[in-house]
Amino acid sequence: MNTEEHIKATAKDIFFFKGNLHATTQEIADAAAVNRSLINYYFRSRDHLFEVVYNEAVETMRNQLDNVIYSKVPFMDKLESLIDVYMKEILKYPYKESFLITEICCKNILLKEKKKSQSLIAFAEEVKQEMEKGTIKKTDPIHFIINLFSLMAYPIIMAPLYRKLFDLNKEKYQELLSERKALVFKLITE
Amino acid sequence: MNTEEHIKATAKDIFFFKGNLHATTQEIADAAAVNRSLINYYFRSRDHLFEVVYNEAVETMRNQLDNVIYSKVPFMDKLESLIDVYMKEILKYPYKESFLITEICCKNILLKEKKKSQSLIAFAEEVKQEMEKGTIKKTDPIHFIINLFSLMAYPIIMAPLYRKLFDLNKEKYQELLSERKALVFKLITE
DNA sequence: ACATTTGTTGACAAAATTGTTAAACATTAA
DNA sequence: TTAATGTTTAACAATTTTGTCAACAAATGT
Repeated sequence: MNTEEHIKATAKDIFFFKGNLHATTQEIADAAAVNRSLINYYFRSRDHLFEVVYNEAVETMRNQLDNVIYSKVPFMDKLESLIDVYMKEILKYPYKESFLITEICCKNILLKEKKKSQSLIAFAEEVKQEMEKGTIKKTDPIHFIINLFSLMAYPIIMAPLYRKLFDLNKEKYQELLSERKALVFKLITE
Repeated sequence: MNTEEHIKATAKDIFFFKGNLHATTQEIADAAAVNRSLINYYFRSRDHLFEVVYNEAVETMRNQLDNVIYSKVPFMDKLESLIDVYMKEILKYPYKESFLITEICCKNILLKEKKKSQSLIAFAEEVKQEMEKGTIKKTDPIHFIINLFSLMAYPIIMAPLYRKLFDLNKEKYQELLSERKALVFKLITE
């Protein structure tokens, strides 16, 4: 087993799943069951580890979206697939987007200067064409996409808050979330 | 001017507006232009300051929602008012919910054990009645509310990310957001 | 005016966190 | 086997961050 990858995977688990967005190197090392010095050996510094994890997260996200968006299937199938892939990922790593946001903001420098997503813009164009065809209701395609991602991500990201607000246990809330793939699809298309 | 309140207000600005969710006491003191010891004088410890800020944020949120939800106005007016109040607040403090979520998770202990929101549950009941009246489309009232908050909050919380993805400058994105009050109302009611 | 309480400050100590280094250990290739 | 290279470890040093304290200043009450 590759130590470098193992440390990275553990860091992702702590950041993206457990939600400890500012874990110390010791916490990461302990969780990975390795000596803390290995983090410096493989990643030079704590900051650099964060940067690597950040960049890989963005890359993974983009790849997943690209795969769906550039697939040659009818629009409605693509939409369904997008919802499936994206919600699966955000369920696996509910804190990923929060991590990205806080990293973007605090360490305002991000090296691999992430430019606009070609695929998302292509998708917006495809949405626009569907609207003109009349398959889905006419609005601003960018709003359509923002609505879509809002409905998918927010309930998962904010799960701990809404579970408290509505006094729902983990199972009940999980059940609620599982209903949402179909619900989001329906709401967004009609 | 009250030093204690001033420190709290500055901390909120750093956490909720600037997005520095793990600011040090020195950073907070500098931003407030006070001696760092004053933070210990008024709040005992860094942890306790975080706790106070957390509890006040939850309290404020609940009060604002209560005010709207328990107001005696027709449902549609109430909904419009809710959108207005909530989006104004989240625009003022875009990182507030992220702060709450990370605090809920990391320091798994939260003292003022926040119980279920009576007002939100009352609102769900009201939504249900409107659905039976036929004013709005029938779904699970809880999903209705989750959808509503998703559409309001997520685009603001994730603004830095989506600005990059769609290559929009601050002004363009601000314009997009300003369109959303009406858009959310429309999408949710029809 | 004086005493008492309240607020503020800088200096210090303690704790936590990070980064470095040299030595030990393992693996591979000559 | 030996040399060379790559990996792991513990100990150490440096830095950052927090909390405490005694002294000082300002405000308040008697």
